[in-house]
Amino acid sequence: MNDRKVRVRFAPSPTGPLHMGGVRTALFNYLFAKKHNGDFLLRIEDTDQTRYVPGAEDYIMESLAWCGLKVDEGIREGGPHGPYRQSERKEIYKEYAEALVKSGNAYYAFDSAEELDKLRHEYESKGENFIYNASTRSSLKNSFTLSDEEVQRLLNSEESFVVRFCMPDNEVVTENDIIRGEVSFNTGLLDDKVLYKSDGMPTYHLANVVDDHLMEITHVIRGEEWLSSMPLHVLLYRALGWSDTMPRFAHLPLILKPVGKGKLSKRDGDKLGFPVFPLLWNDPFSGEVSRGYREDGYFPEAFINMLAFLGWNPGTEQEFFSLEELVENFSLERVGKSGSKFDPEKTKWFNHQYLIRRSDEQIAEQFEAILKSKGIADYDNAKVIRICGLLKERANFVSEIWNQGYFFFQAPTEYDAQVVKKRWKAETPQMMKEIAEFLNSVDNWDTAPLKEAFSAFVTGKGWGFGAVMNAFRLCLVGAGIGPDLFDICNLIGKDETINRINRALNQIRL
RNA sequence: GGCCCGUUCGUCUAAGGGUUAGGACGCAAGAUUUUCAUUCUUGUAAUAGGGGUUCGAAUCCCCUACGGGCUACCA
Repeated sequence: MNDRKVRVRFAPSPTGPLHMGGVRTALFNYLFAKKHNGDFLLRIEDTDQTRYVPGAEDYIMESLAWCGLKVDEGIREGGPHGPYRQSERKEIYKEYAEALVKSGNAYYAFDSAEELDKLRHEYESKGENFIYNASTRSSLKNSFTLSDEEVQRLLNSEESFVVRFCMPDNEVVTENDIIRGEVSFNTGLLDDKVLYKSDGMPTYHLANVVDDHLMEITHVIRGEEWLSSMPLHVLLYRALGWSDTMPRFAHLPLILKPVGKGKLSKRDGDKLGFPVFPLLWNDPFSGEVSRGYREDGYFPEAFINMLAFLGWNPGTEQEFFSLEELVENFSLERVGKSGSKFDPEKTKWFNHQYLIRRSDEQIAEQFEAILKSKGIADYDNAKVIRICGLLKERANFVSEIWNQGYFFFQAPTEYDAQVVKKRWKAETPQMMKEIAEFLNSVDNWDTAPLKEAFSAFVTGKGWGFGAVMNAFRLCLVGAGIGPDLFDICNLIGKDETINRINRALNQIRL
């Protein structure tokens, strides 16, 4: 059993865009698989026809691809254990549902949803819990209480039925979760879960166990919301005679809201202004658009790095990990037990760190698309690369480089009123005029010599540097921001520098 | 309500019986930058509460509180 090849699966249901919590589950599955030279499968759990959302399946696959999580077996990749879409495996589940009935581990039930609902309310009003299990099943409509003939008649009729698991009474099921250790449940408190629905589809529980077995899954790594289903699943493996090859379980802690209580939801993103989905999502029903990390300008590497640290840590002080390094260092033992609040600020910081580590050329490539969107087509590629190098320290995203350096590409059209008030004095226009004349006489426009000549000129005039430089910057930039002024002069060129001074002289009024 | 899981700075976390409880984000201050940002330095701030066990407990046990998940013919 220990020599089995590690095989894990990520098994989302296509009910909408993949939440970042889902991406993290996929990530941990992927990391665990690759760490152990195993396989990472993608299985689509679309057994609930009513919740199917067109496009969600492609969205899931595109998200994993963007994150660099390569799927070994799945609906696109194929593989020896297909199909990998549960709706295409209906016949398989039916077979196992029947086998469970035959072996006495499951039974047919004919109670309608309305009848059950009514019962639940009755119990509730008495302050009690209704549980469909050993305590109640003998008084309900099922193959325990009905005669064989009646059951056969109902099964052959139009009457709908479900298959329920026969939960043993008062037995303690203990299972060793890799993250949580031993967890015990008393089956007397559990209910006879529906395994097979009246629409001919299995429920999650049956489909999941059957597929994990058939696909030779060795480790089930999933969210904590499944922890309470663990005893049912353990019992199903037993009932099906698969205990020997039952996978190990690892239940991941949840990702919580940045502020307030509860798990992270789409609402939080809207409210606090950050994406909760990896990719932009266009809801086919409501037309509503949800932001995505990709479209917001995050690097997948930064997104993944941040996600990995939500619940996992390497135990060292290293905080930047490539996907390969994560694979190398990952272990489920170092995954925490408690939920983690998501921190959008730290996510930005991660992106900043990845941005400054990128080469200027790579950044320039992305930035050029932004330039085009701003209507700037005529630019010198080498200069753009230099500009990106100058500005990347100041930005969290490539897109912010524009706000940090628009003035490299277009002259300011307005002048920051606050800066004007503070830096543009009565004597300033005269100084600027003289500076323009001086600059016109400068031949060597390289940054360093220009700076040197300029300093000599200002010193010779006996002017204060603070007054000159800030006013000069206002002329060139229109505000009190930006990198070294002589870098700006050099990059925009001599003529443009002088033009901008003249322009400011015309436009700035006290 | 019932069952299960959890609880270290505001946040992510380290420390798995003996540390001045460490790091990171954030925030604050100082330095550098004649701008702004960056960068650097420093500071800020935590073992939920109460009982045990022990020479010694953030670490082990119990209780309480709080948080979370599940409690569907949803996953």
